[in-house]
Amino acid sequence: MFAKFLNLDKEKQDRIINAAIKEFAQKGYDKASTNEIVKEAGISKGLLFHYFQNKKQLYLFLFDYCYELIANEFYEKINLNERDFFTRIRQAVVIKMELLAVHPDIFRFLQEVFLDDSAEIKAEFEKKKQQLLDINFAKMYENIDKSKFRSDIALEKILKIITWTFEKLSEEEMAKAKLSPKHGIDYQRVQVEAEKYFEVLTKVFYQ
Amino acid sequence: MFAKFLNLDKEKQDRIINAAIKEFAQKGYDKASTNEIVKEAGISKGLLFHYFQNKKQLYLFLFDYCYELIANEFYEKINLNERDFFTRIRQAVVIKMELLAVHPDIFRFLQEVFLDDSAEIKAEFEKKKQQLLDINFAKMYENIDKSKFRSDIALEKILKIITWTFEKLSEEEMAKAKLSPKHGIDYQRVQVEAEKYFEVLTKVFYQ
Amino acid sequence: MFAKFLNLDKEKQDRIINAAIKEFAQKGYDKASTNEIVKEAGISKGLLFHYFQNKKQLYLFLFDYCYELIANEFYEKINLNERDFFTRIRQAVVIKMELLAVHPDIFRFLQEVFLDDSAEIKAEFEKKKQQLLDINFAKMYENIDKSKFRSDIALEKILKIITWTFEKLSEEEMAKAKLSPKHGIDYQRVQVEAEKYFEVLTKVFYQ
Amino acid sequence: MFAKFLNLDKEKQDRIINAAIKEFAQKGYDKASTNEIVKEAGISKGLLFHYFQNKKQLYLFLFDYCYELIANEFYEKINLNERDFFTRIRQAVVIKMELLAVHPDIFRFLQEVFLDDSAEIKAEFEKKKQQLLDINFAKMYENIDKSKFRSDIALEKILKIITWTFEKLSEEEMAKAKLSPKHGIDYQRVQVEAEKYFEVLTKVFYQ
DNA sequence: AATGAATGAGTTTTCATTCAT
DNA sequence: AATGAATGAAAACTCATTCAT
Repeated sequence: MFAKFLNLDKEKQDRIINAAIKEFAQKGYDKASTNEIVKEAGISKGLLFHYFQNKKQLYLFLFDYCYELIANEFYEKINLNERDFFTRIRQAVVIKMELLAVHPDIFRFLQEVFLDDSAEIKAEFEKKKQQLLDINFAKMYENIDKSKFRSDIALEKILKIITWTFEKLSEEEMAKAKLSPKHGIDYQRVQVEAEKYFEVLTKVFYQ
Repeated sequence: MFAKFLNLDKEKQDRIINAAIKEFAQKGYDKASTNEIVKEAGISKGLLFHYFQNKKQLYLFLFDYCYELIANEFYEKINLNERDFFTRIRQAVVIKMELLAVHPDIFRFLQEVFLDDSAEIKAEFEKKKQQLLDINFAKMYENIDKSKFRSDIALEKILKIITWTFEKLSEEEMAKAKLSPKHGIDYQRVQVEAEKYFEVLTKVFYQ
Repeated sequence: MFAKFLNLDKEKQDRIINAAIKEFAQKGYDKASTNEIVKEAGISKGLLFHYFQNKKQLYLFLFDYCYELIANEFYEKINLNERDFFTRIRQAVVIKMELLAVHPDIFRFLQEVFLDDSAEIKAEFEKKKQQLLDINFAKMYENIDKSKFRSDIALEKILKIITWTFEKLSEEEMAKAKLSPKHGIDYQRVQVEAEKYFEVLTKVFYQ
Repeated sequence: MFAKFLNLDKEKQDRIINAAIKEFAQKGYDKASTNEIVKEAGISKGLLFHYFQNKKQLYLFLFDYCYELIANEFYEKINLNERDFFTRIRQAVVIKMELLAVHPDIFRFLQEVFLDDSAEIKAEFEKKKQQLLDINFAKMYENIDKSKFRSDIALEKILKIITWTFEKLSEEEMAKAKLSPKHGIDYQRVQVEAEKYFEVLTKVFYQ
């Protein structure tokens, strides 16, 4: 599909990828301009469409590329041998913040993808997004020590509540950061806040 | 501000409002076309801009209109005298689903508003959105019977976890519904699922 | 033609005239907006077109109105019994500046008229403008004391050179004032400069 | 800046330039329609904006282009070694008329530029215009034989009066020509008329 | 006389995409 | 592979003018 593109020398590939990610992350799918992308990447108009047939394909490629990259780094760093669920999810929170710090554009892009509801893209993406969420969920739950949880509650519900809590917590923080975009996220405060929720959830769901 | 518009006969107002909501709900702010709106509403291009100076004002008007409408119906139906938090939040879930069934377009529009990240709108809306969320939150917590909760956990954390759980639950259901839009939401199943979470949360957070 | 309008009570007439003059003076014929005029005048859209069939007619009316007003004041103040040409033209310069100070909007409007070359207006106005220039010229020359001029040069050429000199002088000053619009015209400096040209021209054209 | 455009083949460049000059000359900046320009030039709407980012840039380009063209031809033809001021200015008058005859559209366009007062353009152009006037003035006066003039009058005033006289003379002729545009300018009559003013001015300002 | 809702052709500008070179 | 000129539909918005009330 994108074989032609992947045969390019790495430096040019990167120039194009970075330009495109930056544009999409900043403006969302609809408003992103292929004009700006080629200008920033320093290539010609025709070339972009030579490699990626159209805007949508480019976006799809970028999504896969970014997802792959982030997921790889994520699973490289996380210790799936750690069987205590809370310890594992605490790791996940920390790693996500590290990745956000190292790849801010890519992270913003993925975030946009998950928010963007542009009619053009919806059809192709909804399924893809949901699958990814499911896979991640499954991986995060994989091989955890179930014996630590209360046995009088369906484990699956407990895990969902815990996961949702931390997802909502970071969503809220990101929303706050958007409102005062100059300050960005206060990682330390988030960490402290997260710890408090860990305590609560451990208390009520561990036996 | 929109006095001129509100003096129109109701039927025409509705035609315009419905056409606009439909377009914005389907395509989001940026891609929504004022051309399509006037075509659907059966009015001239000039007229739309006679009433609403520009696209942004129209969007703002629609948001206020929809929010007002939904909020009114919501607070009309919900019994804020009910002091048991779970009973109250269970009511909320049910009412939201009823409203979604009765005003699907308006609901989708409001949802779009909360997702839409168009650069054009961001500035004006982020604050507005956050305030509304805060207000709603506050109202849902207002005057509840705090004595029922465990006293060894900060109440504020308990309430957040409960609220987040039901928010995520409905988000997930809506996402699923989007994937197979023909079937829509299976209200009964959601209701049953919600009940199970009520049980879990009552068990762990009530004393 | 404009009988209907002239039957209005004076106060309303003035509101409309002033609003229109202001708008045309500021933006020129093409860009001037009838919308702005009615808003500023506090009348309805329809009414403006009831009195003046269309924009062009309104402009024409205003031109006649302003020209009449300025010309009347001008010829009231100038002393046509003064037979010395230089004294008379010096008076004209002073009076013009006084009028500019008293009726800045009207003056700017007339100036615009003489500059404006909007295709819409051209046909109707060119003749009108030229006639006015001719009439004014004739009046300024009327009954002057010809005996003071050198008899070896055609008087008509002398008068033209003198008139042109002062016209160009004020054009230059106005152009300068436009470049630094905050300071406006420095009347005193212009007056001094004009005096110097009087001296030169007297020296070479009086015998 | 306009490199892309200047790389086009000359024939297409000319088609676009001529179409644009014609439109701007006829209607002035505000009313000129880019739609008409592309139609007349036989190119697509997008292309015009590919070469010139917007209407204002196009206008600016045309002004520079036209000014350059006319100025070059003018200074090619005028003999700046001629030190007699009157002979030199007589040359100028003749050359201007020749240019007007050869490039009527370009001349009309430049004239429009100097009259146009569109708010959009004012800021950028006023300075530009004034500078050009200053430069031209300076060149016309450069290296003239000052010894021929009367020494009892400030030379600068003499030169201004002479220049203004011929400027006004041609302005008047052009205004007359506009009123009966079919006949155009009667160059011979203007020439004869100009000669008479030369005589007068020589008589009074040469010693 | 007076209103102001309504019109719709018009404006400039953008954009993804194509194609000859 | 690479260029970039070229397209033309579509966008938001304006405006003088009309007309039913």
